[in-house]
Order: sequence, then structure tokens, then C-alpha cells
Amino acid sequence: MAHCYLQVAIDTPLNSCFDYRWSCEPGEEPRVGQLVLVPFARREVVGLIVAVKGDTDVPADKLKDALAVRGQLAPLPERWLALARFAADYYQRPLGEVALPGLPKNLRVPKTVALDRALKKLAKLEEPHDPTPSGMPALNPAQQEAANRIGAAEGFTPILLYGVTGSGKTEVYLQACAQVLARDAQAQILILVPEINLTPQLEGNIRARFPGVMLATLHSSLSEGERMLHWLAGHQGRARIVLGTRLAILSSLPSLRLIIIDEEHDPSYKQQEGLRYSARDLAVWRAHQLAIPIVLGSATPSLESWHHASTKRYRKLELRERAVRDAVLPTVKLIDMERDRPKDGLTGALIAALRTRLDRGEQSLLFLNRRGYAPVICCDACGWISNCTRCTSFMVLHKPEHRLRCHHCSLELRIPRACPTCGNVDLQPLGRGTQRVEEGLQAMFPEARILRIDADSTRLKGSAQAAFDTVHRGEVDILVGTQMVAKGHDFKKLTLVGILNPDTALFSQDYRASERLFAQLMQVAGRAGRAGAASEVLVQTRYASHPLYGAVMRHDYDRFAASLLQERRQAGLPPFMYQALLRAEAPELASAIAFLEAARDSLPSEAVMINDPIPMTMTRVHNVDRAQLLVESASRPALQAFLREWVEVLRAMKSRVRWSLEVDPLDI
DNA sequence: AGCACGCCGACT
DNA sequence: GTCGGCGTGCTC
Repeated sequence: MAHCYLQVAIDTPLNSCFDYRWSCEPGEEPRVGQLVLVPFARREVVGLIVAVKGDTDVPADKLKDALAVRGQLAPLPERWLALARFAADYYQRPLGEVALPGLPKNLRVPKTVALDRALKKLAKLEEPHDPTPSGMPALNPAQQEAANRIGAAEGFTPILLYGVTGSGKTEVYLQACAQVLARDAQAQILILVPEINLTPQLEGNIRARFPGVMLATLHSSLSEGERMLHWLAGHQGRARIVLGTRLAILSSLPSLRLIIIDEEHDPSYKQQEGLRYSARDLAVWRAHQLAIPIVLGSATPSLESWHHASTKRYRKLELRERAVRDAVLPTVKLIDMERDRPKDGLTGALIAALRTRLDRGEQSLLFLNRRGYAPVICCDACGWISNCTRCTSFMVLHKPEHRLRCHHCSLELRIPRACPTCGNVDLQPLGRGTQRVEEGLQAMFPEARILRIDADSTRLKGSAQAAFDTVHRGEVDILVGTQMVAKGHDFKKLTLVGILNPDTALFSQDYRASERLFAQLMQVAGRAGRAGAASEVLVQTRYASHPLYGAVMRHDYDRFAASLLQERRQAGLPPFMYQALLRAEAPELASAIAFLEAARDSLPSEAVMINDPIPMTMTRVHNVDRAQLLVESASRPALQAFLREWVEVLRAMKSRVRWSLEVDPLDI
């Protein structure tokens, strides 16, 4: 029997592929894109065949035989492999670390039972294939125009769909989908949403609209079985609409014809660990590669996308009015906390507004981006505060559980009965989180039905959905929540939004903080008045004259974005500058800094600017000190070329310090 | 990253 | 006597 050599990408930090011998008749060689089980060190792993060749440079004594080719699975398409190659190259990671983790886990285990079972199940599944939409509502002229432009777009067409909250972007997506599905019997559409707690609503809408079309969802809370099934349905081209979170951008979709990114500005499109990719950016690349349209939808686009739209790289479509007849944008008022002193965190004006809503039987939402009871407790006698012993952060008071909890390393302690340093028994909570606001409200409005929705109250699976259902059924008068409640939800009876303390972000070191705050405020303000009732948003602030709040009051994204972009241009920041961040972590800060200094001096460059290392704002997390080094360039290719070389040099340094590189970082 | 080998400290 | 701490070496 003859043999050939398979070049295999494996999920390992080692920056190369591995060759294996495979015996087969000529003409029956495995194909590029197939998965293969191989021995690797002292274990067996599934890798991806990236080349099939007649010889190899690897010495015979090192070479091993591949164990099994996953012949039952169609090879991953050439185009998909190119996407993985691009991402690996762009984010400076080995191909295997990009290509393999996105696959369902059960595809990457030695046994094939799960795969075979899923294939069998899919083969038996009766496939619906009637793209006719049902119950298509009439659109307003702006929506119809947008849907038609998207539906008719040909070739690579990046479209920024800029529509105020409640302007009916979803309807535009659905009608554009209908057009694409009707035109092309194979067409697949990928819809990305920021977070999973948004999907049930949208998923329901899509299923109701396209009863004859197979929809697959892809997100992190699927079971392994479901994930395999849904992924395969996409890979086989049978799922015509795939709805997912950022990880879905790396799914195999052989007949992809349209990509939609909802809330494209949302930071959760950026993966924050491992391969730190931007699903939005990869989606644009993928659309370009496939020469298909891509829709980036948002009420507050990222400055990157907005900039592209103003320079005509992206086409801009606007929805300036709310879709529901007579629904107008809520009135935004600022409450000056210097004049109207808050009681239990609530100003008189806000309390009065809540009272009015209660009397009228309408719903209110209080937004506070801080969970727990109080962010810190302290001792009045000696000044002790509840620092985390492992992190540069405070232990947050969680009253229902009687615990102090660090939100960074999840260290938990019982609340000390007395001050650990001086024995004073009178420890005070300082500041307030959602739990404390809830408590204050309950005391103030004993008859009101108050519900808190945050990461703590929705820890159990399914409880977030249950909580939102309670709100939708009208069984809640006042909803208190973190950013979890800000996104997507369409609360029909909600006519008041109170924003409790947004000021901290105004003076953040992070230049993106104001962009994010603005988006968040617009987003949460947009929860009000969706069904037509006049509604208001009250912002409690100590800086009522800050221009950001002025822009929020006027619902004026355009001018706010223009002024931020001008600042960015002058300061030499993205999107006018391209950045990468080298991070290092070590038990002692000094060794992290020393590594970064060595890295800084290791590769002189004309085209990129290498800054000095600095400790991260949150220096210590879980007993590890972290520091970082920013490199920037006005030229993306120059930065890319530099990084490619730099990563080689850094690897060769063989330092014991753990380091990682992030391209296009969001948080600096 | 896994995973095993290897060489020193406190436990049934 | 051994269980187990994590250093370090290797992966076609």
C-alpha cells in the first residue's frame, strides 16, 4: 500500500503544523479540510488537514502514522480554511488554535459516536424548504428602503444600518433575509447578536417569520449535543439561517450569502481571552472574501464603523424614526445631584417620577452598572477597607448571601463581625450596588413589586429568561438592573428609565469609556416608550453640564460621534491609529515589567511606536501582577509586519514570564 | 496547553 | 515508608 503525508494543524501554542504518514491507495488520499485523529506527544488529538503531500522534511524517526480520518464528515471548505488562516495571521496565533477550538467539542474527541449519532439524526430530519415569510408586517418607507437596498446588494457591500432604538432594525433584517432567501435556493444567512439573553426574542421572531426555513443557533449555552447538531446543519448547508454569538463567525457555512451583525458596536463581539478576535472585523473580512453584503446595525455605531461610513467605505442607511406609530424617543432630563441631594441613592425628582408611574400602573427601570450591595465596606474607626487579598480591588458586599466577594478572583469571605485591624464592630457599607438600591426602594415603596436583574440574581440557568418574562407579563413595577437589562428587550409598559450613577466613566483613563457610556445610555434610554406612551429618562449626575449628557439629551449621536472622532484624530488614537498590546503577568510586578522592557528593546522599528511598559490599572488579579506595553502605527500593514517578526523574537526569548499579544485591543 | 517524569517535604 | 508540590521537557 502506498502512503502520503498529511500536514495537520493542532490546537497547541506551538507555532507550526505537524506531518503524519497515512497509508492509502493512490487517488484515495484524504482531503484538505478533513479532520484527522493523530498521536501527539502522549495523547491522541483531532487535528485539521491543511495539506496532503508526497514527501516530508520530518526525519523518519520522528514521524508517526495518523490514526483515523473523519471521512464521514465533509471537508471544511477552502474558504473557511482561508478565514482561519487570515485570523491566525492577523491575531498572531498558530493556525490550530484558531481553526479547532471553534469546532464542536465532540468533533475533537477520539471517539466518533457523537458525530455519527448527530449525522444520523440530521439525515432523518425532514428538511423544510419553503422560504415564504409568514405574517410580514408593513414597513415604514425608511425601513422598506433599507430592506430593499440590503436585499438587492450584490458583491461585497458593507452597510451600516444606523437606526435609533426602536426604529425597527429587526424588521429590516427579516425582510432583507426574506429577499435573499427567495432569490437563492441555497442561500445561507448568518446573524450575529451580542449576547445570548437577546436571542430568545429574536429567535422566536425568525422562527415565526420563516416557518419553512431551518434555523440553527450557535452560542455558548447550547449543550454539546445541540451544538454538534446545529453546527453540522450549518456545515451541510441545510440551516439557512444561523443565529449566534461571536463564536458563530467561525462556523462553516458553505453557501453564505448575507451577514448581519446586530448592535455592531457591542464590546462583546470582541473575545476577551485566548484568541482575542473581533467577530465583527472577521465578519467584514469574510463578507469581502465571499463578495457578499454585510449589514452592521446599531443606534450608536462604533466609531470605527461610523468613520468607515463617513469615508464611504461603508454604505450608510438610516432609520431616524421609531417604527411603532406615535412612539417617540423618550425625553431625557438631567438631575443635578448637587442640588437635589439623593436619599438612598435616589434624588427627589426620581422618587417623584417613580411614584407617578406606580400610580399610573406603568413600569420603571433603574439602571445601575454595579452589582452587589455595596462595592466596599470600611471601618470608620481605623480606616480599614475590604481589599481583596489577591487582587488590586475591593471585596464587594453581597448582603443576601452575607458574604464579601471579589468580582475579579471570586474569593469569598463571610462578612467580618468586627474590623480585622482594630476590632471596631461598626463596619459601614460604602457606595451602593443594585441590591442596596433594591432594598432602599422596597422601604420607600412597600407596595411596589420590585425585581432586581443582574448576574447574581440570574445565576441559575433559565432564571434570566424567567425574570424577563415576569417583566413582560406586567408583574413588575420597578425593575432594578445592570447592563443586562439594557440590551434589546422590548418592555411595552415601561415609561420611566432612571440612570443612577454614570459619572465614573466620564473621567476614565480609557479613551473608549465615553464612547461606551454614550452607547450604554442611549441603549438603556431606548428601553422606554417603545409602545407609544410618552416616556422619560432621568439621569442623576454631578456633572450636568458635561457635553456627553447634552448629546444624550438631544439623542444626538451624529454630533457626538463627530466630536469624538475629531478628538481621536488629534490625539492619534483609533480609528486613525492601529494598536496592539503586549501583556505580561508574573508573581512579581518587577519581572513582568522587566520582560516588557526587554521586549520593547528587542526589535527596533521605524514604522511603529513602542511605548514604555506600565502596570495595568488593575495590577494584581488572583495573586498575579500584570503589566502591558502598547505599540501603535498609523499603518496597519506596517504594524502587522512588525508584530509578525516581534512574536518570533519574543518566543525565542524563552522567558518564564507569561505573555500574550492582543491586536486591536478594546480596553487599554 | 497538556502530560509525564523527577526530585524533595509532611502525613496515615 | 508514600502522596503530592510544581520545575522542565516534549510534542511530526
